[in-house]
Amino acid sequence: MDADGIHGQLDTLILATLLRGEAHGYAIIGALRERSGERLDLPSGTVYPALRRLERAGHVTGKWTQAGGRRRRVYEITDDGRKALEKGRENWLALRQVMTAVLDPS
Amino acid sequence: MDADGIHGQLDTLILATLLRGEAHGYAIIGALRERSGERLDLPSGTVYPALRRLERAGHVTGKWTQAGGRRRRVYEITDDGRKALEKGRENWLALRQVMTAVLDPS
DNA sequence: GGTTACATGTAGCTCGTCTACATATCAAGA
DNA sequence: TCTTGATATGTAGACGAGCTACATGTAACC
Repeated sequence: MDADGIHGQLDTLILATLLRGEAHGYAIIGALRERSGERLDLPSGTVYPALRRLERAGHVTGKWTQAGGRRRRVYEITDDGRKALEKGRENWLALRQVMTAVLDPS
Repeated sequence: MDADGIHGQLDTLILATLLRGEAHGYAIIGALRERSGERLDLPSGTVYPALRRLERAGHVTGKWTQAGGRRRRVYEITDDGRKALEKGRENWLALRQVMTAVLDPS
């Protein structure tokens, strides 16, 4: 699965990833690829702007670090981010119920 | 649930509704509200443009009818629409797998 | 006569996501 | 040594879905 089709769930996916510990953008992409069983491979042009959006919104905080000459921006989820994730999870469950009800013949 | 949160699934929801028989826009809104257990209440400004998009794309065909002085545009799913629905269903299942894998701790 | 349900639609906007590009470091292999 | 690929971050420009608010008109009901 490429990046289309995750409409509206990107923030939730990123926040859920950060719940396991801080990470930089490239690592997040890799973590999502791995956890999804190689199904999800997000382009950088999708993830990095999303991280900046999340930072602007106060859902994550970012700080620059250095790892062997490579600069990394490591992000950490905030309390607001946890709340947003919880809301995102609820929205997801609601969507899931609706989709199941409509798609599955009863 | 209001209309946000159905991101990218609107076409699939509409096509799935039309699979049970032709319907006009207002009836589709009602059918989705009913089948979702009152959870989903889509505004007309979302559904009608979507139906026109689907018609332009060849996924549905529309024809004007008259019902007691009220004009209705009744839509029917096409073969292309059935294929699109099948694809939409597959995309949904893929998204569902990814979301489950990421959200649920294993 | 007024309100609610039925019924369709447009205008203008926001924002998420895409594609394509730009940049730089480091490790491995030819 | 040179080149390629993985690591790492980001911008520019564009598209399109869905939103809100508005506009219009008929039918049924009290």
